[in-house]
Amino acid sequence: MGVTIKDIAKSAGVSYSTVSKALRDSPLVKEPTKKKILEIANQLGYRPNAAARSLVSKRSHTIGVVWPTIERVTHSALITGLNKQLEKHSYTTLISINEMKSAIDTFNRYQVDAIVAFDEKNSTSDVSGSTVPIVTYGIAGRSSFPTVDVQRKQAIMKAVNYLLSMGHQKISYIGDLEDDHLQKEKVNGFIEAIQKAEDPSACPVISVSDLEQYNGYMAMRKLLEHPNRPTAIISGSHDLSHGCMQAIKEHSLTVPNDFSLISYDNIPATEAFEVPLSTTGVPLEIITEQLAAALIALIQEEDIQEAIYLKPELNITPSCRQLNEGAVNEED
Amino acid sequence: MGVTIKDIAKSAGVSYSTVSKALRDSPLVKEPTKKKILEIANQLGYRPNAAARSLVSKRSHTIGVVWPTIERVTHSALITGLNKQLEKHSYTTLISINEMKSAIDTFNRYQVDAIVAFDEKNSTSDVSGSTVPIVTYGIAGRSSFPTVDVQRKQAIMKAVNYLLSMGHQKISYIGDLEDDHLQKEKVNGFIEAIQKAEDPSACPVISVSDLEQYNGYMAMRKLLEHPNRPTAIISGSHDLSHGCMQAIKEHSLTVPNDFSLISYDNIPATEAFEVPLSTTGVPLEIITEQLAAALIALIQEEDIQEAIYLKPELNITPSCRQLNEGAVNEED
DNA sequence: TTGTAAGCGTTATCAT
DNA sequence: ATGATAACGCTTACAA
Repeated sequence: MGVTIKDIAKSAGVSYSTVSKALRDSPLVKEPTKKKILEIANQLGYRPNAAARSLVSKRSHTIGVVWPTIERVTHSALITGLNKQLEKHSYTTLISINEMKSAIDTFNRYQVDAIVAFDEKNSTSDVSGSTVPIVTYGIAGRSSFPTVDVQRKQAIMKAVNYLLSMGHQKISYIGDLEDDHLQKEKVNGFIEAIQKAEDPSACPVISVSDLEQYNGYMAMRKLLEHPNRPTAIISGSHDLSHGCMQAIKEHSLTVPNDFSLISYDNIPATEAFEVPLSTTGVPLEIITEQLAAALIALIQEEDIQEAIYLKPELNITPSCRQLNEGAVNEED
Repeated sequence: MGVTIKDIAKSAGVSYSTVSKALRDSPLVKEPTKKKILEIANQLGYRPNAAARSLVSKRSHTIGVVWPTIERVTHSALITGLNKQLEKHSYTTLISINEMKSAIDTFNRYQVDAIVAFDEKNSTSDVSGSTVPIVTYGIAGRSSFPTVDVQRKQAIMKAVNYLLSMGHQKISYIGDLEDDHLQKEKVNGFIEAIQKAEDPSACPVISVSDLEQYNGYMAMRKLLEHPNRPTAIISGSHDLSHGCMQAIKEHSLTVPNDFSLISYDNIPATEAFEVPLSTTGVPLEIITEQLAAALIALIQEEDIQEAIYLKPELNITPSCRQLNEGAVNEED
């Protein structure tokens, strides 16, 4: 088996408690001794035993992430970002793709310091008796755990209001998805805000069967054939937007001349498009930062709020433009 | 903190070693005692402390998976499948999305029993001194660890040979991807096997920028515009195939009447298409089964082979048809 | 059938 | 500045 501090102690001719201190860089050990011990440890390929360490210190310095089974770019980006954030705070991230209940059970046995659960389809509802603190990422009020809520509804409303203020009256939302309360929240935001348009009925919500690029492509094609084309589009996810832009390009139309486009999902990848994409939503980095902060607060047994609402930001790029009244029809 | 076996012992009026035995379902404990202890444990919400357990038993009953950063349906399916397999053997799966080196380090500290690493871009090359045994999933001979190799090259060759035997002479391969040795392996298989065609130059390899559905869609559209359309397509991934079929359908053409189609990636999802997809490759379940078997063999310190080659299977469905010579041009 | 005790690798509290 | 030792929660001989 592995090298232990006792092996190092023997090799260095000191007691193993000295080794322990040296490895933790304690000021109670003289510099030369410390250096020598570190050298030997390195040379022997010592790796601290996490089990022993967390057994005595009651801390594993590890966060467990319960990953939803559904794969999406945003999820990946989110976990990657969270991973980085936690690394900054010198926490290790471990992921489980098991069903919520058993994943949480595993993390409890492993004594991770805290757990993040993506709230998907009410999956958090039947979780009971976790000794380890849990934070959910979803919609506040749906679970009994503190929740980081990115206010999807307001994010979309902001986008609608902005487009209205720019003179757009025919706005369409792409991204309704059955049985997905996260997506419904966005749709609700659209419907609520669009009531201020002159003719809300001219502002259709397009359903999709998934949130991938291809679905956005198909949805946009549908809109392109629409007798009364919108002048602006709001799309429910990064990938959908990607597909939209492809469809638009294919018809030799352009953003923003023919369509203004705002995408939900405020992730860095949107900057990479030909026309940088306007986005709405909480910037990815803020989400991961806040999630990390919430986790660390929980670990330090600080009382944290039941709901941590993050403020969506509208990030306008040249993918949107002012609409001069009447100009649209002339262009067509 | 959590409930320990001592708490249970106290509550049950027995010694804690009896509790330990009872919880492990040892025959050394009388039935009624056992039952009582189990009840109390349950009621108290006892969860074994994995740290303590693995500290003494030298076994964590956990497998670490180093997940590549790139997201693909097949990867998800693979990990999900592996997770299930390992569950069957009562192993827990933990995933890390950290860079290979540090992920392996983490898993070493956690004393997982074994590690699976997806060989991506030579990432396994600079891994040194893992006490924990490692299995890679990739191409044999590229890493210093035992490797499960699904023989991507032969898989594609099989598909080519089959299509040739069915009378197809104009076959196209969709899925070349820059800087991806796993994909290159497939392309090489295609090129090697297609030499047996009457005119290999009529059998183009289509490059894609990613392996997603949308890329398959675009690639297929390119082929549809081709002056000398192929009669059969081999596609490098499940998602690509999905996109192909959409493009074909959109042109009011059908599989297999206008195109025979074989997809790489032998995963169950392919059965869900309108026309069930012919596939080539090692069935997902066999891959995960063999990966699990290799891991468990390694854990039991059995010597395992450096390379475990899995045999690709051709799974023919109505998405392929016999081509009667000359018939194609008449149909056009 | 049950209880006692040693020990896993580490940290932390004392002594020295 | 360094060393001895108890403790963390659990498994496992061994003793009773």
